[in-house]
Amino acid sequence: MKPPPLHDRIRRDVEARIMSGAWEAGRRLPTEQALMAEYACSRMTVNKALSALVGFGMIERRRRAGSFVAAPKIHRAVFDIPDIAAEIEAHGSHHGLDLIRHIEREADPDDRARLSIAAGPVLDLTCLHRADGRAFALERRLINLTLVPAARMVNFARESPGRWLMEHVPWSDAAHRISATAAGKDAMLLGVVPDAPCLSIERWTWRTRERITYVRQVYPDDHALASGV
Amino acid sequence: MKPPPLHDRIRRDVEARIMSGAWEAGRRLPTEQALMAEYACSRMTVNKALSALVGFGMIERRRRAGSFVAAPKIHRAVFDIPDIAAEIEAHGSHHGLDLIRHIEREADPDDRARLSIAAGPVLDLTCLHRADGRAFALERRLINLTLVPAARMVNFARESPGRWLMEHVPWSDAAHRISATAAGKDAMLLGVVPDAPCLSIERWTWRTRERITYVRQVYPDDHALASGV
DNA sequence: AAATATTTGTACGTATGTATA
DNA sequence: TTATACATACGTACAAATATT
Repeated sequence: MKPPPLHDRIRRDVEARIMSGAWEAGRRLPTEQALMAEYACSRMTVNKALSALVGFGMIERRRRAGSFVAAPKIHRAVFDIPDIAAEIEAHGSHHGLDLIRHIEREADPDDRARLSIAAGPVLDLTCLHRADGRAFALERRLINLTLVPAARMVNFARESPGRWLMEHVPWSDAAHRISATAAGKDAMLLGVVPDAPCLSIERWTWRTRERITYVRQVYPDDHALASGV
Repeated sequence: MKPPPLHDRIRRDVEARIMSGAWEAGRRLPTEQALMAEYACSRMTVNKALSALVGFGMIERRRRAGSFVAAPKIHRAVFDIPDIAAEIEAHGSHHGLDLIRHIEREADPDDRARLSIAAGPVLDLTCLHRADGRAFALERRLINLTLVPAARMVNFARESPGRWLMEHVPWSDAAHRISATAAGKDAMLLGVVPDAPCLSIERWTWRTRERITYVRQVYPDDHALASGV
């Protein structure tokens, strides 16, 4: 029905030729001038298409030298890591929350390392997320109360800490670490044997330079992170 | 020394105001006209800055309505998943490879499911990657020989399958799945107890519509995937 | 319900700067 | 040194979508 924008068509044409292997890594692309001629359009239009491909990491461009197909050296995967409450609800299940620990204290050495702070009050939470009553994930979280004093007033027995933070505290960047671990002493809470393999997701969240929160979530059973199709 | 491009400065100014929380989610941005005036530049320059932010998912734009700060709904993490040989070498260790199984056969039902094919020859490889002699990861891989007949000629006792494929077979897309698993019957090869928790990374790789290879890599010990800072 | 005004989307053409083969 | 090819930016125009009147 609607013809796609020209810059989109150019981008996808080039993309297709790279994907198919017709233009292999390192190969030089036609110049902007050549593509202008091929598509009978202006240079800005070609430039927009190729700039987008730079953004995707599919090509590299060097002045005077030209544009080149980038080497797809490494596999790169983008994983969406949703708030646990949202994840459970998206699955059509009922989200339950057991608040197991809720302590406010001055940061101890451990806290200071996790939040990269010299001192200050922190909130130390442990809670168990349930999906339709079944243990789904155990969450241990530290919140930097200097940056998020409002967290003192929240009833985390009713509101998921991750969700509350997501909705009330702007953040600029996050780092993640994914590993496998045995359930260990959390086995009882998670309803598995201590040797059961669990997926562990750790996350550090920043606002500009300062660390807002650290969280470690432990998933029993076959919980998996998936990306792509 | 070199002043940054104007569109870059505009983009980063807007970015900073969103990151800092000064402009919260849903807030309307100044119009392009307003930014033109603020920075005394043309609309194309402003447009380039804002278009980049759309690409990053930081703002949304609607004709007539304006530009809005996007809600940071979910955490999204980008993980680089390198070829194991490269990973080991990047760590300064020596990469060793034990080829444990190397079978060519007509696809059995299992193979057909994993590669989404109706029939055809496949190569079934199992190999153990070593870092300085120590077991690092166990890799089981299926290669679609219809698409990659050249794989028949490769000596995978010497060349890492992942590296060879990366360098010789163009691919367009990949899906990943990350989970935790017990070492189980691979424990002996990996040098751990059967109950040891391991990280499992599965990957399906396509060229356009057709599936080139499926691989499952099992990492013992504390191997982790990290993203961000 | 229809016309209007606003705002972004796309594309044109041009010009000058800059890195480099 | 010079020509090349990309980088940035200007100004203009019309199209498309959609709030507002």
